Amino acid sequence: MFVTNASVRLGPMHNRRERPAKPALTRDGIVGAALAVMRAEGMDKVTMRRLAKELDTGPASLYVYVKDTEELHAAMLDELLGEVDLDPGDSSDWRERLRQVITSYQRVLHDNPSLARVALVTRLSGPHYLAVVEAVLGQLAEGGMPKAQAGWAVDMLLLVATASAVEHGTQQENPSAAAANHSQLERVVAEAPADTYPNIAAHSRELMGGPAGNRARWMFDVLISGALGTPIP
Amino acid sequence: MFVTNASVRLGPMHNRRERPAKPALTRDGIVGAALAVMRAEGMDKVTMRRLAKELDTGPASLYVYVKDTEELHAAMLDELLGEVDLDPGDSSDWRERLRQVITSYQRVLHDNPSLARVALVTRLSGPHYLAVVEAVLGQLAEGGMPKAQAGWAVDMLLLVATASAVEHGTQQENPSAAAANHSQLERVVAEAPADTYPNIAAHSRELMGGPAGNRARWMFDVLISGALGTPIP
DNA sequence: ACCTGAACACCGTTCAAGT
DNA sequence: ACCTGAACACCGTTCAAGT
Repeated sequence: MFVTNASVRLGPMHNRRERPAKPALTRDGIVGAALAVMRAEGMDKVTMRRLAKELDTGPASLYVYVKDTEELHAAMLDELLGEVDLDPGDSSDWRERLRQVITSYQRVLHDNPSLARVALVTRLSGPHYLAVVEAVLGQLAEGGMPKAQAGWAVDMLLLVATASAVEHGTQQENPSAAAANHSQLERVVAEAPADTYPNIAAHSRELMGGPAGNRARWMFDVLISGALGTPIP
Repeated sequence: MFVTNASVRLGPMHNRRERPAKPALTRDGIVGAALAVMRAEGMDKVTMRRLAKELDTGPASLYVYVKDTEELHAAMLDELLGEVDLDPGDSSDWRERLRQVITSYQRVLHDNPSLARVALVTRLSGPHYLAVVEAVLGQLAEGGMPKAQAGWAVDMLLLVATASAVEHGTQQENPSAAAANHSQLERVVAEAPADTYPNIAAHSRELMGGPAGNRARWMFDVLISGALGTPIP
């Protein structure tokens, strides 16, 4: 009765003293751990089992907070999109302001190519993605693009930006394989037998990319001026 | 010495009589089996192990003919692209002829959405893909598009066509999940709090797609007229 | 109600050892 | 030289049983 019991004084935490406190499992905690693993070791190490180990639990527990792997990937991507700089800057040209936003979006994906692939394949609806859409629509509206065009143009703009990020990103992610792939395509295009593929042969120089900045700028301009100039059927 | 030996008369095939003859393993045979499994049971059953079983061998044997799973997927897709109708038809308008080709490309991918995803993520260089590029370049050249623009435009055209195929295809592939996804995005967009996402709220009707045909046509026109009107920097 | 151990049903890829 | 059995090192997801 008068026994001084350390564990009573310390309360329910007494047996957490030795091990680093195991943080309570939350959806955000899981997504955070997933991003950490991705940055440290690449997307292919981001698995339910590995994450469970990281969070000191069993894989089944994660399913209380995320529906499946696809949903986890989408959540990771949305989290990352929080880094996009949506401040359009103070250029007096709305195209320039819009380009600023798109470029920031592109940079974030470019630095995380394996997540960029998620954006290509999954339909997103997280708050940060919506914020990007909101910002793009805002600039299009300021530029006076009719709503019907703007609604479809935002899709194309983000699609093209995402695809370029994937394309370039994959290269730096796995430089040797990409180099091999690239020179393979390069070889194929360069050696395209002029009798089978005359047009490819005639365009071989133009097909091989050119400065990435120029190309991105050109694509952006194509979409904007095309969308402005093409009425809805 | 005078023994009549059936197996000698039948030659090396004598012991193949009972089981259906196991065809020699070839790259084409593997790709063909992969497409058959995909059509019958979906892309996620197309695995090295399953294919090996199908071909009556061990998984290791497949690696003699394909480098890895990604290469197999690319080979399947290229095979499929052989179905694209590259005959541009006889319209007097080159845009119409080009649209014909793009539409056929789109239809083939649309019917095979899980392979369409491959086109979005992998750099292709198979003969049938090159034939598509060749046909598109041919029409752009007939339309008088300068080579520099055409080289970049073909990328955008195929990218946008591929992405739409993925988007629509995924819906019909897994109708219930897609319906859930769709109404989720629909709900998010429709309920987008007008104070947080005023532009999304203002564009909600326009963002929700509209008739697929109209949209595809509009996107095509945007790209063509945008590319024609935007000189290379 | 919330959480999880253990199991189910698989994977891709490599390589030593066979023919 | 060509082929492959067997192993290595993993997966996602479910569900009965615990607390």
